[in-house]
Amino acid sequence: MAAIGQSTHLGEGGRSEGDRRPRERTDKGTMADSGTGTRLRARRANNAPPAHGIRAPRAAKNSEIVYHDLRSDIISMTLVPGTPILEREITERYGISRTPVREAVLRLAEERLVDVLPKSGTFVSRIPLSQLREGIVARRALEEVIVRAATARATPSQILSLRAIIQKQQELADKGDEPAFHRADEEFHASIATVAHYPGIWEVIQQMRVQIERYRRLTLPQAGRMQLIVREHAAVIDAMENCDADKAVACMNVHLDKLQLDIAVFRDLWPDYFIYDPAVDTDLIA
Amino acid sequence: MAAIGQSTHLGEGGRSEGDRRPRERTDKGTMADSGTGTRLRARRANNAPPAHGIRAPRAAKNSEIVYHDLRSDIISMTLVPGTPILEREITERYGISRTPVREAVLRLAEERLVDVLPKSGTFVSRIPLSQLREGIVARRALEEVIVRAATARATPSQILSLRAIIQKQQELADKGDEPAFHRADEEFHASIATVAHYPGIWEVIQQMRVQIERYRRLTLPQAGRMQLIVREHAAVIDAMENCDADKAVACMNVHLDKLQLDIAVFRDLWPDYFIYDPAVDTDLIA
DNA sequence: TTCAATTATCTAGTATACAAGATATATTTG
DNA sequence: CAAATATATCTTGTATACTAGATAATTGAA
Repeated sequence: MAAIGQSTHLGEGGRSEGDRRPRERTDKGTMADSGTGTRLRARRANNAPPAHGIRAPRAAKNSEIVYHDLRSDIISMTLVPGTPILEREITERYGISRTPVREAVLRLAEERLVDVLPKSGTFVSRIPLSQLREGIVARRALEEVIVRAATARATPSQILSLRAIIQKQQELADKGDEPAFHRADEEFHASIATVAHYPGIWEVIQQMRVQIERYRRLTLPQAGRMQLIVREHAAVIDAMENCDADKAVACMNVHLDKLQLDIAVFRDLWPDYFIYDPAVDTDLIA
Repeated sequence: MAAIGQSTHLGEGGRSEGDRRPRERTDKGTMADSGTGTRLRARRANNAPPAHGIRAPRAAKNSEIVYHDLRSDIISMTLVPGTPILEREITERYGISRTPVREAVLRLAEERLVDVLPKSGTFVSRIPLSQLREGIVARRALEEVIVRAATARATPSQILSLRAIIQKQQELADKGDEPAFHRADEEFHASIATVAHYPGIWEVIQQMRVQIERYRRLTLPQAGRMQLIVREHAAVIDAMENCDADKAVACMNVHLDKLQLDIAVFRDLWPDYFIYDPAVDTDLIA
């Protein structure tokens, strides 16, 4: 709360402008770990390697924490559409300044989880129906690619690992632990993507799944749904084990089609939670 | 350059904490433009409507400008991988403060176009080979969905509009105007997505295309390539006009397969421009 | 000369102050 | 009382100052 003590220790002395040679990255070889050069000392020891695809594993930044917390609350519909996001309140709750909070909010805006009205306010976004519809379709297409590749590549040990996840889901379903069940569900699909060597495609799916997940949270827990999912997962793996890609894809589609059920119903139940984008039904193309 | 004059006009007076009722959004109806209520005056007149799917059309923010400029330079390979992004320099170039610059850089980091090394520096990212590979595969799958839907929905006028784009491409190819040609290429694919009522899926494709485009910029302009593309586009539309979805998809795949040609060649030519993510070839799934 | 430790100087991350605009409340006017 | 205007107070957007950490340059010792 209290202002942190600050003291000026940096004068206004002008620095020479362009004196810093842009240091080229010195680890040339892109392949494997061709650690040839001991020419350089322990440079970039604890530093994050510039390897792509891995989110910086550095110490959690405050903005990261706020982002994940807010995101989780929005996706779980704890913060329903229309809820104002008050930067000041978050600032006080976490005891941090506006900068990291703002950073988190901007990331959420990028994901369309919040709407920022310029000098007015920030609100949890309504679920865009168009994005729901398109997300479901796109996911089907991408999961098909993933399942097909996974069927071709899966080793027996990987099949077993996948079965282990299904078994865990069975146990969680018996316990009735829905949150954990859905985390395992994500793990299942992500693992298939890993087997397929398409982790990036799964990332894309997850990104689209955000809005779908918000919608799913509106649906009541249906009796036997978790058991059904377990059986559907098992069917996918059975087909994969038999190297029957077509059947695996078909099973996966059966599995995914369960989502599409009754959007209209829920849209009418909570009209304020959804938004209809008329642009989608505009037929002009030029 | 010069500091902007500032004066304190806001005292430190304490405000009552929770006195602001979170004003619910007042435009209830989600469907069409059910403009029933004249109850409210000219509220939200020039303000950005909370309609989803449309980027805020408000006055260009500085961060937006910097973001687009940097993004354009990175995608066009004007800024090659490894180039340092100096916030201070950009700050001076645009005559703005660090905040909007930082905002832009963070958005680029989200897109994996730059790598931010925490207390060290920010650099244009190398092209992730895995993302290239996955992007091409994913795009094929999603374009298939789009083409199939577009074939089912396309009206004669839309077919004509698409042919108009192809014709424009022909003219640009004759003139040899590659940049404009590629813009028209984008327009062509985007238009098909619009016809298919899947604009969001095209957005996803574009997002993945970012890295692919950087790679494409490395390839030399091959003689006759533009003419070939024109013919391939025409083939897609011909099939669409005949309501032959399978053929349209096949034609589109032929078209897209041209990209995959010779990644290995260019990777060896400019090894420093690419990065190989070993995680993709890791087979553990749990 | 070579290698290690020190110092200097850069960077991103954060905190805070101010500016510009939008909504809500209070006030005035018919 | 109703409607239009004026004022107050909130909001996001921006500017600037400072902190902590990492790289690069310098210095010193073997």
